[in-house]
Amino acid sequence: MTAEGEELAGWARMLADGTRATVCLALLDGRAWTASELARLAKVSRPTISEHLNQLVSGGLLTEVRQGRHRYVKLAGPDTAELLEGLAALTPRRTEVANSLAAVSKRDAFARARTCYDHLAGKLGVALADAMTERGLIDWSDGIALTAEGQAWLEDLGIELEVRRGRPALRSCLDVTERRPHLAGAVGAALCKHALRHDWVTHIPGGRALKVTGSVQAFGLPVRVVKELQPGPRET
Amino acid sequence: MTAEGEELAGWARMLADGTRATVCLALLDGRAWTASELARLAKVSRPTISEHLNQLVSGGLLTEVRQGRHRYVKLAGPDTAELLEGLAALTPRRTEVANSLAAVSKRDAFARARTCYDHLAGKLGVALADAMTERGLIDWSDGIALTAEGQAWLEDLGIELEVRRGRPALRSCLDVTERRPHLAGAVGAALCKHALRHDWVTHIPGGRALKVTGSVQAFGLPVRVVKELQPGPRET
DNA sequence: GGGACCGTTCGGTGGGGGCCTAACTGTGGG
DNA sequence: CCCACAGTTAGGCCCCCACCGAACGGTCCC
Repeated sequence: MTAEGEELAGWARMLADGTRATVCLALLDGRAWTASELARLAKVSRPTISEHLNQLVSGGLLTEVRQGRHRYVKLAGPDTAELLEGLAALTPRRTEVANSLAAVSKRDAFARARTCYDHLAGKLGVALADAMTERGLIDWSDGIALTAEGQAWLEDLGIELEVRRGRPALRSCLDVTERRPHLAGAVGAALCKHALRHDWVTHIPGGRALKVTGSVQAFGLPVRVVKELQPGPRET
Repeated sequence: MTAEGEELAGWARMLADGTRATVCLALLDGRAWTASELARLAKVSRPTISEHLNQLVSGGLLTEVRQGRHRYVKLAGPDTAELLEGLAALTPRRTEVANSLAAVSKRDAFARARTCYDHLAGKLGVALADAMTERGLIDWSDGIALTAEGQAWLEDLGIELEVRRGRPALRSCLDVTERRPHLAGAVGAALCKHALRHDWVTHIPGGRALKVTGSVQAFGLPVRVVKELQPGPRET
């Protein structure tokens, strides 16, 4: 066999296992998944999925983000996703992959809004990051940073940053339920503290979940989003 | 693992072996290769390549044409070729695959023109099929057939078909050196007989190779092609 | 700090698959 | 008709690798 052949075979080998292929197809939704979720989906043990993820990551098909005790993996880039789509297109039927975790906790208060350490998470946290990005308060071009407008906006809200040694002012944090980044760091903490102090959000006893009031719109969120964040009349 | 994952893995598994990958890359040139050639290229035994080709053909990635004691395989279609290109593009360097057989016999009389059973083959045979196709004498839309113009052309040349029971009038035959179809069947045989009778081509003793004269242009071949078919002054 | 949970490492097991040699079938050329 | 050659079948070898259970760090929540 030739060297090129061996190289091509190396790529193919990553997808040549049913478990790894299942993982990649699940990741086609563009979100980041944890190792345990993938193990459950693929119906294998955690040690097994761990090895598979090692292969896929070191092979360059997947990238990972380690966060606390979690290991999030997602497709390395749009090109690999495209390639995967092309291969998947060869299979006749293609059913939508079941996103078990999201489906289960979708209407849960936990998924709507909660604290993540000292900052806001859930749909609320992600929506806040989105809104600030849209309004030019955050610059993602090189890592993540506040723009001059962003700093002015914080001052307008009366928010002061707690400067602590070694802690970055603004950090992005992958949201557990939304799988998209929300805001952490000193800014994230200050925003959360601010919202709690003014009762824009309140802790729901027995967990990290938050109850959201209409006042959070003061963060500049779209009206539609704020409505979705508030529980219906029957819910707590 | 899921059913879709298993399906995707099935496709990937075909390419997950260095030998099979090498075969597929070689076949990217669009030509048909024999099993032995591929075995030589991939540096494995003939039994081994036979099994690999079974897998690739039954998997739908390759199609085969059995012809006498030869087994020609080529990529199933342009879509699979495209997919393969996409995968191959992931590998950094891609060297041109060495087409050993063609390189060796390229300037050989055998490759230029010869008989194949009772019809013309080699560059001559393929060029003849091409020329007839270009002039609307052959219709490839459903199998292969002579058009009305084609039948008239044969009559003009003074060619009569030997009608034999069970033999199709016109058949395409995969050329050994060119890997593209030339003409067989009653028409192919008649054309060959005609060319030999009028000394447009003559047998080179000791083989099936033919010497080509300028008269073959009467078949309607392009001038450039006829020139290439004739050996240089030093050659036999 | 205690308990729960996520993930990893280690050792062992079983199955699958790629490869070969030897022997056989079938085709084609002279 | 006989030899040469393309390809296949059969049998066996061996390595790779997917998988699991058990045990072990790390992290987070209360």
